[in-house]
Amino acid sequence: MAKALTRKPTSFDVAGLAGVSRSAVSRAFTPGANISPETRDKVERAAAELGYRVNSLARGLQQKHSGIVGIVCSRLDSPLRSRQVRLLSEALIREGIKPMLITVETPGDLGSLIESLLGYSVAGIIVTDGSLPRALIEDCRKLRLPVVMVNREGASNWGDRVVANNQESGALAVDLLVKCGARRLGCLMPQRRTYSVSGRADAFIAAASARTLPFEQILAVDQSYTDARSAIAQVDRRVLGRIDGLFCATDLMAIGALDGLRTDLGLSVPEDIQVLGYDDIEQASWAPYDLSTIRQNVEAQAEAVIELLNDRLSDSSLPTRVHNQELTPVLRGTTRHES
Amino acid sequence: MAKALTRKPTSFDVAGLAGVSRSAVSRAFTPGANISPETRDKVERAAAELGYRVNSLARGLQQKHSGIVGIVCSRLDSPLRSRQVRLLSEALIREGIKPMLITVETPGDLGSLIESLLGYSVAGIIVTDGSLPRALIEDCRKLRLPVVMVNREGASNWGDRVVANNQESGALAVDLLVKCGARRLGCLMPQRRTYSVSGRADAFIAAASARTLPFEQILAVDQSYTDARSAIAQVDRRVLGRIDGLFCATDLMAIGALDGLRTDLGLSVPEDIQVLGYDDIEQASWAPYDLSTIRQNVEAQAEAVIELLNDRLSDSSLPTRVHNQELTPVLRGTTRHES
DNA sequence: TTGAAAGCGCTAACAA
DNA sequence: TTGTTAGCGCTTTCAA
Repeated sequence: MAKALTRKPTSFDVAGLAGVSRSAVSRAFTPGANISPETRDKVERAAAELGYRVNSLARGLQQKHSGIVGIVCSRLDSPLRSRQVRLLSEALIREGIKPMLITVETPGDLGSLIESLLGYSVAGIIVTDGSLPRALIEDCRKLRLPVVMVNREGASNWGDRVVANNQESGALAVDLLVKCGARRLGCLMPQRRTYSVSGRADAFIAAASARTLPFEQILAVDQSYTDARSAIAQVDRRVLGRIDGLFCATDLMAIGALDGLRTDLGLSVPEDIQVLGYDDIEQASWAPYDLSTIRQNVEAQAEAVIELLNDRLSDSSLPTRVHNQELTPVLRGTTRHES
Repeated sequence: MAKALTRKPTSFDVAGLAGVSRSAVSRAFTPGANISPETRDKVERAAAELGYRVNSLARGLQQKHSGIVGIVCSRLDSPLRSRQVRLLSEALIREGIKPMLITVETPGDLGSLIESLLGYSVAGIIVTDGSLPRALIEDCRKLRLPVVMVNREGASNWGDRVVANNQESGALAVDLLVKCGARRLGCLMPQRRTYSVSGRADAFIAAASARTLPFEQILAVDQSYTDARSAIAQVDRRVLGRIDGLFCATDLMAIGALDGLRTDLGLSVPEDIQVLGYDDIEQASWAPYDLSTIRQNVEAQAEAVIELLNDRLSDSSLPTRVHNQELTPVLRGTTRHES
């Protein structure tokens, strides 16, 4: 039967009811602490009766960190990012860590946000976005705060990272398109640069040049569906005519491009032009798109992030580590692969 | 020039450097506190020099709450939900509140997750999902913890809510389809029930019955694209033949249904059958879909949530309030509206 | 407006 | 294995 208590029960109350010290209560709620089964049992019974739960704020005040990890991201409503954050969040929660979500669109106010994260003694920060200013990352370094970055470069090469190799990605895209018979390549990429998205697009162009294949670059304002679609709709038809294989820096852009090509320009894919995306978001497999793409394994990515984070949490002196993601081609209907 | 300090600076350090008491430091960082501009200035200078920032854990230990609000949600990677969470998160951050993200798929472990939220003395909880067990909500009530629910019912009618009226939604859907010339209605809905999604589908059926219009119900396993698409692909053709206006309980399902109808069954929309969705997610306006739908204004929704939360934070004795969202029909190409 | 002093609820080092 | 003691960093009466 629950005791009627006005205020929230504390370890003191539990200790009293269980007839032990507050330390005993603390130990009962600390995994792997030195405590006898009997004592733990008494404490647990008393705690249950009072409806006691450890105050994480007070606990965090005592320990290295509060058990909170910050997730910094932008464009949470995009298919890829929302999936990444979902998986990261679930993985963290499974580890007993609570994710604090920091969504930012303009890097401007990011500084104060990171600051406030630090005020909560976060155990670390996960950055799933290319746009966190390097200076801030440098700050985290000074504070010895674990940072794991997804698909971005580190500041001064510091910071654990999970990345897809941009060079490889770009080269693979060229390979695939060429294998499917494309000879005159094009690359649709956002004007606003981002480590991974711009990086693989650049690498694509470099790889095309290296093979002395002709290529065209098409710039969209940014990486939304609309940005991509209108970039394609507005591009000079002669430029487009010179392309028979278009690599789009993200699936979302590829989907926008497909709608631009087919609906706005009346072209046929893959007959007139082949299209290759990157990421393999859910929408890539929707019937009207059936998009050929290069898969980014988001599940494995989340696992890798957690592993890097955990390792660093238990040994902060570890050297910086970089986990390379594997790339998987997924050829569907927007390319002409031999079947 | 920053002092070299091994440990993180505390209010004590700042007080020392500024030549004031720790209380003064505290006041300098408390909006609206009684402190002279000169003192505040001294403190701020000293704080800046030391790189001091308030420890939110210690502060939260003292005050009513920690400035954290929990966001409980499932299916974060779905278009609607990710947009909702993005807007909520941004709005909270703007208010100086930090969102703690709790993603759950199975209600099972939700209990302990809410528990752990409480351990952080959260200021409140925002629930954007129908599946939080009522019992847990009831717990929050006992703890006098502010809860704002989005599109779900309260436990024992308690708890602030932002909802779209299900009856209205269902009736509006019938109205729209009928106005567009449909006479034999169908409703695609998930088997797994959810307050808002099942609610408006039920209301649709009720409204159709009330008008003595013939209707068919098509059940999908759940509310994903794939669930919807395969439900449509597998439905008895005679059943489908009896439908000329199909209401899908969410846009995502409508999109799955469209792909099922067109690609898998070879039917024409809107010629053979008209389709109406609900939510107006971004994908609804993508070229191949051009989906007619009923818009849920997610921006307004987020604002309403924040307002309810803020109000309750400043006056916990407020009676339960329910904010009704407005519904906006968005007729596009999957219905035959007179133009 | 300011400072002194008393906690907030917990864990960790130590001694028993 | 257990209890005692001393903080963690802050806010908040209270008195000046």
